Amino acid sequence: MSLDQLETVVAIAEEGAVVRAARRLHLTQPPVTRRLQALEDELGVQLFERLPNGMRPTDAGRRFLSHARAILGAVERAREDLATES
Amino acid sequence: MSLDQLETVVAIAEEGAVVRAARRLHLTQPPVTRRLQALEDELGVQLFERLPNGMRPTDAGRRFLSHARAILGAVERAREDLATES
DNA sequence: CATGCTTACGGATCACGTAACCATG
DNA sequence: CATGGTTACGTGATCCGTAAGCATG
Repeated sequence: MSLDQLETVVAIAEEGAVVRAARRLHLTQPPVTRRLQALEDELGVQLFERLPNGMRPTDAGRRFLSHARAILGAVERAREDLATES
Repeated sequence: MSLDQLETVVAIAEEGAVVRAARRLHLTQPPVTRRLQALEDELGVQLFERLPNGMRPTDAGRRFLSHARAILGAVERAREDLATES
């Protein structure tokens, strides 16, 4: 698991599609697809349903998204903490 | 910032030295030194004092360690959540 | 045939380990 | 000279983008 993968699943969820997540992340589609695949492989769980028009989180996906957002928020707080009181 | 870097600083803090952190992480010393350097560079903050006999967290380092442990704990919970109720 | 996800592949970057170097007690 | 951190350097792994493939409306 990597922080990039977490940002990726959050972007896919919020944009509803890999193409648009890719734009947000300043990437092309393939790396976005691959980041998601690698994460799903590692966790052994499918996080998104592949629909004809985009991506929809599974139940496990929704649970994981909540964790992902918490982790990314904690990372942001860590950065701000050090930036502030240096 | 990467999760590997966070595990690295926690290991250095708990072991008190890069050599022993390396053993815990199943690495040699140089990558451990480099992970720490890269993180300190990115954050623009020194996290450890280099003592003759090992490493000692700075004030910023101690603050950061608390964040690092929180993040790694959240990662662990995310994993367990998906592993449990699959 | 337009949209969107995925696979193949080549090339650049990253990150490791070995080896050598430096500092301190 | 033993212990511990760092730097140099070569190599294997990782990760991107381009291109091509595949499925659905």
